[in-house]
Amino acid sequence: MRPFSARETVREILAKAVGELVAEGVVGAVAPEAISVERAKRAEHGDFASNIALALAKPAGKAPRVVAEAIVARLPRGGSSPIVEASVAGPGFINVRLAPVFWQETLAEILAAGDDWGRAPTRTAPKILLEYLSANPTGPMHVAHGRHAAVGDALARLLRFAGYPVTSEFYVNDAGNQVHMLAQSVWARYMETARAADPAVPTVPFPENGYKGDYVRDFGRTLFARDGARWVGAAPPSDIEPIRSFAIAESLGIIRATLERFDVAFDVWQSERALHEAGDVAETLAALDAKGFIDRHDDAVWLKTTALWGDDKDRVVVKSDGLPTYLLADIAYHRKKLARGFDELCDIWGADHHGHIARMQAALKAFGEDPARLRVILIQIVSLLRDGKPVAMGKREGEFVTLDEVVSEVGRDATRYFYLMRRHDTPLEFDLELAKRQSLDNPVYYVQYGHARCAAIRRRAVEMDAPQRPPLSPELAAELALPEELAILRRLAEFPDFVADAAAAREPHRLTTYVADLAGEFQSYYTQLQKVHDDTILPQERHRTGDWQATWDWRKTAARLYWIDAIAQVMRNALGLLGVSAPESMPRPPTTTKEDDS
RNA sequence: GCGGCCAUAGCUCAGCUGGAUAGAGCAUCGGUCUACGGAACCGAGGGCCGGGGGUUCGAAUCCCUCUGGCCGCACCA
Repeated sequence: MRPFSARETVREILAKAVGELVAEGVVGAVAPEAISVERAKRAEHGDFASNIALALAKPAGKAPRVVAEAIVARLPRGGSSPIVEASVAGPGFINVRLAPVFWQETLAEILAAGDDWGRAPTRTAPKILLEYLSANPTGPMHVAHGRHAAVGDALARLLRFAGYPVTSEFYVNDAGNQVHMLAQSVWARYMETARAADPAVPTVPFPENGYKGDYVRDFGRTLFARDGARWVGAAPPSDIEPIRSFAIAESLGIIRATLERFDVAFDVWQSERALHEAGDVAETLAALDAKGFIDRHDDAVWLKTTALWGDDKDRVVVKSDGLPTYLLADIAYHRKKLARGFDELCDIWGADHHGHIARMQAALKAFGEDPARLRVILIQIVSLLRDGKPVAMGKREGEFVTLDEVVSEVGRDATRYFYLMRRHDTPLEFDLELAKRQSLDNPVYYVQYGHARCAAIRRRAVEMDAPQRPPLSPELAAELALPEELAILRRLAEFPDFVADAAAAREPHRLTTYVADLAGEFQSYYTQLQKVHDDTILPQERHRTGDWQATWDWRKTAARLYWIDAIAQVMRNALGLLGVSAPESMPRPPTTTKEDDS
């Protein structure tokens, strides 16, 4: 069976050649997957390059070029081998060029695979629990949450596509101070509404650090509309529980609606309160205590973090009021996740939580677990730009821009694409003007336009009532002989490698780079075909004279139409992993003429 | 003070886990042009990859150190 990517094909052939040398005792053994194969950066180097000779030479006490020559001598060329050319370059690189036929054959594979082109075979391990977003249920999501949602969801899609078993999970922080404060804020707003209806209702002060957003007023009004004056007599905090539950449910409702609109779905919603109620938190405390990591003084319970991982001071896990801290709950949560049978806990956190990583990993160590099983992806801040200037966001006063507002303004596709354009650990500047611009300097528009253009060409081909397309055969695919056509075929063939690499690195943003490069390469080809090669995919007006239908090269057109189908397919697959749609056509902006400028 | 992240073209950023001559988009300047969707394309200029040291055949990438920026170091989450 043919390996699922070009790179793997080359790796396999190299491994065989190296294996022969190993058997002859020329070099030491090496695992096939340890043989590095990279796509060549320069066309004159061929398609792929390997530094395996450089790696093997030193331990064997041989000159790298000599080892490289020996490997190259064992690489089959021509005939049934996909390799047409192999050479030694520089200090000992092995450059390999594959036959055009090899790339042409991938065309049929891509079209046959369709939506599955790039999908890796399913694996059983590692089982990954991807926990992300986990926004406090205290109000609407803002722009920073949006980046978490976009990255997390794209990563989930990417990992699944790359064959990993993944469960996505939203951890609901429905216990602790934040939701308590929300409940008090809602109650205060509720009292305002109640007083408006009945002046006899007493005035209550709004909590000092309460949630001041307008949505809290809405919650208060909704509560009053539902329950009337029932909670007027309630004096927080003794009887606040029903109000807290109400506020959490309302917040989660808002969050779920936003996520649905943003096309983000979670497999599991895990409640923190449920962990407390099930006794997981208490049990974790007892387990830590049994291992001697717990200290009690000053009315509080302490985790001996100084002893555990050289922290500068011990940390409180149960406050003097008897309530557990988030640290203890989080330890219990992660312990529980491992107990649920996951091999890797992949968490996406805000960069301001980085200090927490070492603590959580050490906590895993306390239970005898490998700390590396917790893999944390830190997301840097997002700043919105309008007219080139940052949009002020004072979270304290509740004046933040919500994710809903951004999506409403620039659309879901642009929002997701922009969030995914940058590596997650670098701060992101989100240019609202650029994101909603319907022109090709907008990266997401440019990429989508590339797909729409493919679709337009197909539509035109149908309208033109060309002869029926012959089935795709190797002979037909051989019509794709231009260097640009082969280069794009190569890029399409590499898509599975990009998917595998991006998934292994947990870096979905690489797909934006890939799809933007592909779109750019296609646009360039499209224009250059006519300018440089004086050729077109479909016959133009000027071609349609005389007996043009008999003389036009319909075979080449047919091959190129299959090829364009494949380009559109790969664009769809890549955009699908990003959660961005691939439109069949783009809205036409108003055309401006030169006369309008004066 | 301790710890983490970052520093690449004028601007915004890639750079595929150590490879060959560091790339793209904007912006600037110049060009193509009866045009399949020109809403396009091509080219040029622009870089001591923050500074210094080290590891090695080879470093933007790994280690040390300095500088500058962001962020953590609660009986908040």
